[in-house]
Amino acid sequence: MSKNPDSKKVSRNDFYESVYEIVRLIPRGRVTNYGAIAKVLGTAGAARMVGYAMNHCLNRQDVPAHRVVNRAGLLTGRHHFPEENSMQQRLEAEGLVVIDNQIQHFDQHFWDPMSEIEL
DNA sequence: GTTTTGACGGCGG
DNA sequence: TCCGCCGCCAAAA
Repeated sequence: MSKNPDSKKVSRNDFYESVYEIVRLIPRGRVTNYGAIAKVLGTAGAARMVGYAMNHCLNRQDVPAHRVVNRAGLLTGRHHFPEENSMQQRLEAEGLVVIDNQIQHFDQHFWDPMSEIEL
């Protein structure tokens, strides 16, 4: 055990990849929040960081960022999409109901990454 | 190397 | 019950 900087915490480089991977695992018609992802990564409380990583993943179509919202089910990140309505439209296209940037029955469509992270 | 921001979350008044 | 403040972690300026 010379260094062993952080076995529990994910490396900064893996942090982004982990976020992308988790978001990528989100099934169609499901949504999750930042806190849940951050918690799975081992950095609970770094929910802001998750959103930060997402901002870089907008270029990646492999990462359905539109399925990630805040814990209130509000499309907080819609303003960062190419089209402000694109996020809501995509969610609706997946069978979700979004009214006024608010996902209806959010808890019902909520998807817990922790259920798929370890496998 | 230090400071500020940032797609949030939880707790207090 | 509703509104507001502080805290956490990392990256960019």
